Amino acid sequence: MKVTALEEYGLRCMLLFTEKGDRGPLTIHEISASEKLSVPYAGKLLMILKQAGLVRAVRGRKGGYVLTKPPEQIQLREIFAALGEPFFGNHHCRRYAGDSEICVHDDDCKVRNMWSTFDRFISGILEKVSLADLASGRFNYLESKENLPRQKESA
Amino acid sequence: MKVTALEEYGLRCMLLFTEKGDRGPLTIHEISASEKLSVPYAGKLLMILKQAGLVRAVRGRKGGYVLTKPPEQIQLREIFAALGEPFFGNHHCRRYAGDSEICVHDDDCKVRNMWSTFDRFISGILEKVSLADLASGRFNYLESKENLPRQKESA
DNA sequence: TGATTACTATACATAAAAGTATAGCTATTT
DNA sequence: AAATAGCTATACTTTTATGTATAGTAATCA
Repeated sequence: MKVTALEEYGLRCMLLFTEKGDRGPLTIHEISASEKLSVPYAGKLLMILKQAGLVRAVRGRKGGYVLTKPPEQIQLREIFAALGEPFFGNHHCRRYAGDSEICVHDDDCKVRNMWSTFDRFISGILEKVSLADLASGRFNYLESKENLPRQKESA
Repeated sequence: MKVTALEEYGLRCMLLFTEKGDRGPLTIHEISASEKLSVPYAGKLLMILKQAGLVRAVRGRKGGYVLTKPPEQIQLREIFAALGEPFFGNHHCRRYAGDSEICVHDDDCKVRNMWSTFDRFISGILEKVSLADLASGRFNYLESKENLPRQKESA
């Protein structure tokens, strides 16, 4: 299980906009400096976010990037969708089918059940949390002990 | 967020042993055929599992691989540890520090809080579920609706 | 004791992700 | 209208993950 670089850095860039407030567009140079990313790489990230419709580019001398909607209306889900495949996507079983076309576990896959459980948990959160929530530290789900997973003990 | 091939196929190989029962060791050829993996690749996977102490190799004509302990005593956690880095490991913040040595968000990172939440959920399950549990389909956590994430609605 | 079956170890090849480079386009400002 | 600041698009390089190849070692069995 791995977090991709696009997800990590892309999400951070989105968070930058919430800190900026309404003081005009953020330039790639500012983003690059704030996040300690190279200028070309920051450019690549913003390009991806732009193509997903999450940010809008303002060209010309006073240009930069701005969010296309207020952070309260941007779900983390949208951001992750722009930045890569979901944890347990539709193509999972085809991708990990080994040398055959159809995975041998197609009918009853124990492993798939597990991934699916993880994915439901994560997707459930990503759908309910907005960029504004994340920025303001309101992401406190599971901090309290009673929300930790309750699994039947193994025999 | 991605599942690695090692994790996916390695876990499946481990599951094979629970189906086999006590009918002697599983050969690489059998594993390769069952999982539709190439023989060399199955060999590589079993080598990794062996070096982690999860399986033992029996050489010679009636050889193959066997589990080193009964599936009830093998936590999924151990298997994943053998197969790769955890979702949100100790090196996360150093790896995604961009061009600087220490991540600029070192003191207060909203994104880290999120990964950490996901990781606690997943780790919590992997620690409590055994290979036998997974094999027998007892992995039913979160199937019922009341266990789905309850996140405060965003303002 | 030699043939066979199976694991072992290392090196190699391929594919995908990550990150860089650069030549070009657009709007503002003077 | 020229200069400047900034975005755009594509191609390239590097690194990491994935998967393959092969020459060898060990144990069984006739």
